[in-house]
Amino acid sequence: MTTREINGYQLQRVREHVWEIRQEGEMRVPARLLASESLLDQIGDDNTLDQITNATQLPGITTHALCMPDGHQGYGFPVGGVGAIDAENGCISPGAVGFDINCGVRLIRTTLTYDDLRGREEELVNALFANIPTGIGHGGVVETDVETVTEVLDRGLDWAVDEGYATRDDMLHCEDEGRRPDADSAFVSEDAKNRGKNQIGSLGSGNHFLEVQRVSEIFEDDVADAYGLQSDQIVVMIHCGSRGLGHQVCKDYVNRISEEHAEFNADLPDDNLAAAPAGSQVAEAYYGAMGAAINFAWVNRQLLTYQTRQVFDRVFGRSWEDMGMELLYDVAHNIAKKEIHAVDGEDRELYVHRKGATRAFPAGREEVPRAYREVGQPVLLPGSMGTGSYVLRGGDGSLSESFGSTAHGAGRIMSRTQAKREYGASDVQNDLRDHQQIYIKAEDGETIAEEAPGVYKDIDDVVAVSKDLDLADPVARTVPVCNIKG
DNA sequence: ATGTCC
Repeated sequence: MTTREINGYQLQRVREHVWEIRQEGEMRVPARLLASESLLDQIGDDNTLDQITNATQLPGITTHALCMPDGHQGYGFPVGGVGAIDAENGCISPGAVGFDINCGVRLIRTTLTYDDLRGREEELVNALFANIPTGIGHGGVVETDVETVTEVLDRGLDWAVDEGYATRDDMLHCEDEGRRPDADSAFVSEDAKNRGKNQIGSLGSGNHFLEVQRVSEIFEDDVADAYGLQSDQIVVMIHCGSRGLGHQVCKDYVNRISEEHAEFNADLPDDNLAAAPAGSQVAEAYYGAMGAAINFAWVNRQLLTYQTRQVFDRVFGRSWEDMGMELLYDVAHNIAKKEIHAVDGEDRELYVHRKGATRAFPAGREEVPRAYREVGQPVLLPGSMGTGSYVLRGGDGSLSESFGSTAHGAGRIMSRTQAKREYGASDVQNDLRDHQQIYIKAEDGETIAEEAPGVYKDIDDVVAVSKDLDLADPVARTVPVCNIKG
């Protein structure tokens, strides 16, 4: 059996692309990394392996804690981490969901081709940037009050439909139809609601972006047909989350859980993993508050979609309906959700925590929207500004390997601080424009340096592992044309 | 990720 030692951990090769840290000491289950040898080489000396090993100590965790091929260190629980925890006798951990609750990605189709857009990139990127709030503290598409935020939290995309920002068809093409049934705004603090009231319809900062892309390659014709994708087509990808509201919800509950369940958490090696025992009041409260923040993020991405449609209307002088700007799909990659999975041949209800991991359900699962149930759910993997992104479809391997999950993107290989030492904003921006005809506009130049293509792993490597294990299989590849960010 | 520190 092949073994590799990384940062003092022995990784045993279970088979191609599956590595295991054996259960020992306080670990309740083994830890698994789904990665190629070259992706393992890129883990470096950060805390990823400590964190995925720590996660195996969460009470009620089943089978193994997992790290996806794009995984890297986070707060407490790694980004790219998946933890499936018994929903009756286990626990739920806000740190294993992440601060940016329902950070996620959506893709909007158009019937435009690259030729329709070429030569007008500058005009389009400027119009998008002028109409879509980016960065921190610049307001949102709508400025509202706490009462409206409360409605958004409880109703998700139902609110957006009633207000004219979404169509019923948008809802049908969103994970959970854009509305979590267990959401309850009563469990969201006034602080969190206040932070959210002027952020509905705002992109935020960091790795969040809105990108106009060109479909550069199709891998599976029949699935691409079902998804309405073809070569040279223009599509729009939006990557953002629940802004300050989700952040505040996470913080509120990490604090409350640490206080109310100090004994339950006493043996956990990291305060950021603090977990609420299943069935406790605070577990139910967090689940309701998290669902509400999830709804907020869906409305957030929907308002950016609304605004994008308006911008395309004006720039191209045609209605968005005429340009076929329909939602292909919207995936959440920072969530926990009650799902039924087979464990040792027995169906069990689990809190599946996905932090920087995407649900990748195959054909047949009832959670997959009707339009895609024959082929599997769309999985959206954003890459870097220079290398492009992937649309995949959920595969059967996700159910046997990773509780219906795959990666969420390329994954960082260096810190933001290191990125700013290595790259200059205007060099990155000019190089992309002059050599790849990619037009970037950002609120803050530092963000461009922090998000330079070189700070990310190769998305092709991540997708290759996902495909090999049949977690999710590539359907189409896209390359950036215009990108706006915080 | 984040009113980039309550």
